[in-house]
Amino acid sequence: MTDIRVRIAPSPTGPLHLGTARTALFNFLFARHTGGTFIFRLEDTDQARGTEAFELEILEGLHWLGIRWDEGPAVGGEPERGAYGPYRQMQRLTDYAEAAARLLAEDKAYYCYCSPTELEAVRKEQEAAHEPTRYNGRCADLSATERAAFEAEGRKPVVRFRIPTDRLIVFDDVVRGHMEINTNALGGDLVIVRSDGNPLYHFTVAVDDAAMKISHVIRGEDHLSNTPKHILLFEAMGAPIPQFGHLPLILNPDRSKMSKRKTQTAVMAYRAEGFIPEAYVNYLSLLGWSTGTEEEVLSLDELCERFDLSTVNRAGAVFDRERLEWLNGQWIRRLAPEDLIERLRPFLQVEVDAGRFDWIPSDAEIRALLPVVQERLPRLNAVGELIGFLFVKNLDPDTALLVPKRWDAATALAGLTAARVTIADAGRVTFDAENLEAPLRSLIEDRGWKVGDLFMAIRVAVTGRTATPPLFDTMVALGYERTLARLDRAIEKLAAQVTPNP
RNA sequence: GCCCCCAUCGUCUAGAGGCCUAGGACACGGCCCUUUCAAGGCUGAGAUCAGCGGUUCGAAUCCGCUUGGGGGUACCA
Repeated sequence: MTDIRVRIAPSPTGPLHLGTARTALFNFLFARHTGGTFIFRLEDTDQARGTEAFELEILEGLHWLGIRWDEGPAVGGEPERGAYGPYRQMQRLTDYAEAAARLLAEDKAYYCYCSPTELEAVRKEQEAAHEPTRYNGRCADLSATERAAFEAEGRKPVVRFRIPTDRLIVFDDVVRGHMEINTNALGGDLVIVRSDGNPLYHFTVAVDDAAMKISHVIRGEDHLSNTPKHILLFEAMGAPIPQFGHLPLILNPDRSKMSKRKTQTAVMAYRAEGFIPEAYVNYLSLLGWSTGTEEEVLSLDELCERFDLSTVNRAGAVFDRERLEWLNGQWIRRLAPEDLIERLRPFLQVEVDAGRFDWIPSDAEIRALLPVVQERLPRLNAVGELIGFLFVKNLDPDTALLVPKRWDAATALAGLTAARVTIADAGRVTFDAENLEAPLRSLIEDRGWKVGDLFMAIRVAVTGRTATPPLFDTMVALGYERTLARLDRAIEKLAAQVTPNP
């Protein structure tokens, strides 16, 4: 039995993409489930600027999700590990050159001098004739003199790999089942090395996957049609052909292929919004796969345990942010209190930095609030919105909101004035929720008010908002002095409105 | 143009010939709980299983066609 070896091979040319993360996850789950090896390979041949920053982001993003590799390059201070390195394409250039030279020597590939314009013309003709477009093989059997003539013209050749004519390539895709593709649909002999000497993608993957003894190539469906090319390449190199598993694509809400324009695709943007990795990984795993049971809230460990590549769906899946948010809430509620506090800290700092908090809450302050906060948090970054009113020095409640809908300003003023006395009185000894609620309720009963009305007036006076965590916990968190001060401020504002200055 | 893939509630999905007058979850409506907001519980609406033809005693499940969607087809990855 061959060892199971899978890989994720991102190109560090942009922020970590949601689709890359999903592919990485499925590979990782498959490796963990089967006891195989998960390999991280950097396809860094693109010399774009900022590459190093993106490498770090990819590493950080995958680690954030809990995805660790068994073999991979040195990146972000991590040393290279694994016996099949190097794991960066930039360091494998000689491998590609050697592989190309070997194919050339065995006449499995040849130099082609056709110019882009000539190629384009052929393509156009074929399209017009309703024929499959494919390289016409003009340079497939050049004589030495013909080659010399092209060279003399100054033409720089590409290397083309011979694709057989009219042969059926057959493979059993782990998720899609039996596949048969005729080589005539492959576009003719494949360019594997550019005229500038740089190897092309289809070639490098095959070389690398062979060298790294990848047993299962698990990737997006967009590579399905190109798989025969890879199989042919493996064959030509005398390498065993791995198993393939093509994952369904992730779609925009309008069912087109997911794009940055229509869906937020940067994994780190989700982290910045306060999605937690437990939820994110859980959600990603359910895009195109399910356990087959009704369980949906699953930890990474549980996912590793249950994952089965052969039950992955074949149809594309629309990315549904609402469902992600729901899962996020589920996972936030499952967090241990101290853990939640820890994770909330950076988001509290964001509020301070943005000037929305006047000071950073202490752990003790947050801990006291946690029971009422935890079940109200859809995302970590909602914390400011939820309890921000506690961490501002001056609150200026909207007078209109201070007056509950069934009341007028005078009643609200009377209500708050009476409540102020009751609260001051009740809180003198111990300022806790128990002590506050009973006297306020009997006050309400005496005056014949509605519970909701007075409580709402107090709520707005003390928090400035109509939707808050439970009132009494909120007041306790605010503290005796500050609660009274805010009530006084509200009373003052209402009084000014009820008896305007002459 | 050519090739390939896919098709169950708005969305993610269960379903591998009778258990399906199609189950769950998100979102949505109602009720309960309740000081607001959540969370939670209950409940409702929502799918002629894309359409049409077969095969079969019997089809969401098998086959064919059509339609629709997606992907590929580069000296991109």
